[in-house]
Amino acid sequence: MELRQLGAFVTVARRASFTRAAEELHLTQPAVTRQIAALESELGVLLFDRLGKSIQLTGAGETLLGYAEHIQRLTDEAHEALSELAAGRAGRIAIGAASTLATYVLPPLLTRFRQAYPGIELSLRTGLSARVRELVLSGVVDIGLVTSEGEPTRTDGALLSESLGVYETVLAVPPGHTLAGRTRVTVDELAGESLLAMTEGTNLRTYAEHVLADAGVVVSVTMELDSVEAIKRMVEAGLGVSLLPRVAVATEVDAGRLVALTLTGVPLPERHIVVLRRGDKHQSGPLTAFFTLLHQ
Amino acid sequence: MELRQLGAFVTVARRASFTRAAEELHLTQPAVTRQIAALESELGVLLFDRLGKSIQLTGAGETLLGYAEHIQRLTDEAHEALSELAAGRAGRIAIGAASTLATYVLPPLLTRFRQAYPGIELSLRTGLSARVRELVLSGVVDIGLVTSEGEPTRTDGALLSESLGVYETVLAVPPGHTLAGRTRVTVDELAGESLLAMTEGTNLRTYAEHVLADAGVVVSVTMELDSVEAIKRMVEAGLGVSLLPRVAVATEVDAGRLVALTLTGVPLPERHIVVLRRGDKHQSGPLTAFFTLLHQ
DNA sequence: AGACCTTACGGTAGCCGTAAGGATC
DNA sequence: GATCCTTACGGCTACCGTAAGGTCT
Repeated sequence: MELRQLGAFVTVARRASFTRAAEELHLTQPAVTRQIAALESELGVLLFDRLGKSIQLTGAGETLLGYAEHIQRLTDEAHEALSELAAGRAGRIAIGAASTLATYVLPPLLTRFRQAYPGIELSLRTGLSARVRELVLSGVVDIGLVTSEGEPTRTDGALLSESLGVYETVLAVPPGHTLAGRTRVTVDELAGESLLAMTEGTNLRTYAEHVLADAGVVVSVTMELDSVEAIKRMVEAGLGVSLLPRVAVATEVDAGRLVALTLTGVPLPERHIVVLRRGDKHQSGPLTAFFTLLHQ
Repeated sequence: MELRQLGAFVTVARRASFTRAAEELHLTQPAVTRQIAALESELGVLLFDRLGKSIQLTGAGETLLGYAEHIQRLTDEAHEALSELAAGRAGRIAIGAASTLATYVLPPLLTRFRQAYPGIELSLRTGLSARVRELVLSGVVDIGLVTSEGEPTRTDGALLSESLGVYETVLAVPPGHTLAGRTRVTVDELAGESLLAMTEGTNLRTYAEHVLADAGVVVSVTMELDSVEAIKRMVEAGLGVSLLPRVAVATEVDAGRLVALTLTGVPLPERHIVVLRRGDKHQSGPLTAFFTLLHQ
C-alpha cells in the first residue's frame, strides 16, 4: 500500500470511473487499473464492482475510502506544516540569554521579530553566560546571547561565536554627584568612589574588576547585589556609583534620574554582545530569520 | 512522499540511527539514507541533524514524526479492517425477504449466523416478492429471499436465482374440524370449505388461486386478510380454513391449536424458497459465509 | 582506528504508455 | 458500434546492494 495507490483509489471512487480518474491524475487509464488491481491484490478484497457500464464501491471499498481520505488529509497537512516551517512562517525558537541582555537588549528585538513572524513560538531561558553556553552546547536552546571580552572569533568545537557589536559599559552616578556634569571619565578618577557591584561570577563583575585592576585603581566595593535593577535604585538613592551596561541605564538617563559617563582611559577592554550557536545543528527557517534580525 | 519513505523515517527517528533502522527494515544502510534524503529534498527541510557520532531530530523532523506516526497507525488499521472483511469476520449484510420468510424462516437462520459471525452487521428489509426482487437488482440489498412456483433456473439478466428447497403449503384447520383427524387431503375436498386468504398481490394468494383453479374447485373466499398471524387466529376461532406455509403453523400444530394437512392431488405445483443475488456484484466475505449457511 | 553517514556505480524490479482484447449496453 | 475496463508488451525510471569516500570521536 502506497500513497500513490491510495490517491488513485480515492480519485476513482470520487469520479466513479477509471477513465475520468486517469484524466485527473494525468495518467493513462490502464495505469489506474493497475494501481487499483495492486491494492486489491495486496488487501485481498475487491474494491469496486465492475458493472460493465459503471463501477460501484464494494463494502470493502467504502471501508478503505474512509481510511484513505483520512490519510490523504494528514499528508496534506504534513506538507503544509513543513512548508510553513521551511518558509520560516511557523516553528519555535528557544533562546538562551545572559540576564542583562534578556532584560535590556532582547525585548525590542523580540517585539520586532514577533511582528514580522507572528507564527513562531519563542521560548527564553536566562542565566549566567557560562550556563547559557552549556544550554547551547547541549541543544536545549537554539541560540545563545552572552557578553564576552574581546571579539570572539574562536570556534570552540561545535560552538560558533559571532559578535553583534560592542556592549558599552558606562559609569552610572546620581544627578547630584560631583562627576554628574561630565560626559567622560577615566578609570583613574574612580579611585575613592564607593562602588556598587554585581555578585561574583557574573560577567559584569568580572569585567569591572578587570578594568580596575588594569588601571591599578583600588576601589572599595561597598555593596554587592545580584540585580542590576537594585543597583540602579541604590545609585539613584546616592549610595554609590556603578559600572553598568549603557543600555541598562538608558531609561533612567533619559528621565534624569541617573547620569551615564563614558569610560575612557587606556587600555580599556571592550565587551561584545556575542551570539552562540552549534555549527553542526540545522538552522531552521525561523532561526535564519531571527539571525537576520540580530545582524541588522 | 510515500508510505515506504515515512516508514523508514519513523524507524530512523525511533532508533536514532540510520544503521539500526536499516537492520530493522531489512535494507542496507545507504538505502535508508536515500529514503530520508528524498523526503528532505521533497519537503525542503532537514529532518535530522547529523552530529557525527549520533543524529537528532530537527524541529521539522519532530513535526513530521507526529504526522507520520498518525498515518502509519491509520494504514495499519485499514489493513486490519480489510483483512477482517476479507475473512468474513466483519462487515454488513443487507437482506431483503418476503414477509412470511422473514417471519418464519429467517429467525433461526439469523440466530445461528449471529452466533458464528458476531462481528457482522445485519439489516433486513421485508416486502412482497416483487419488491424484494427490485431491491436486489438496484443493489439496496445484497441478497433476497422470496418464494416462487417451480424450480427457478433462469438467470434474468444480472439476477441469479437458486432454490433452497421446497416451501410446502398445507391446509390449516381447527382441531374440531371434520378434516382434523386426517393427515392428508386432496384439493378436491376443499370444495365447500370457507377459505381465509391473504390479500391479492401476495405470492401466497396467487398460489392458492392457482392450485384451486387447476383442480377446478370453486371455493368461496370468506375473508381476506393481510396478515398470516391474523389468519391463524381466525382459523383457530373456527372461522374457516386456510392454505398456509407449513413453517408458519408449526408452533400452533405442536401446541394442538391447529391441524396441518398435507395437500395431495395432481398436478400440485411446488413452491420453492428462492435466494436472489446479482451475479455481477462482488460477493464479500460475510456474504459468502451467509450463503454457506443458507445451503446447509 | 572505528563507527557512522554519504556518494558513486551497476543491476534489477516496478511502473508507465501504447496497443490489443473482452465485455456490456 | 461505442464505451469502458483488462491484459500484453516494450521502454524507462527509480530503487536496491556493493563498494568507496568523508567526517567525527
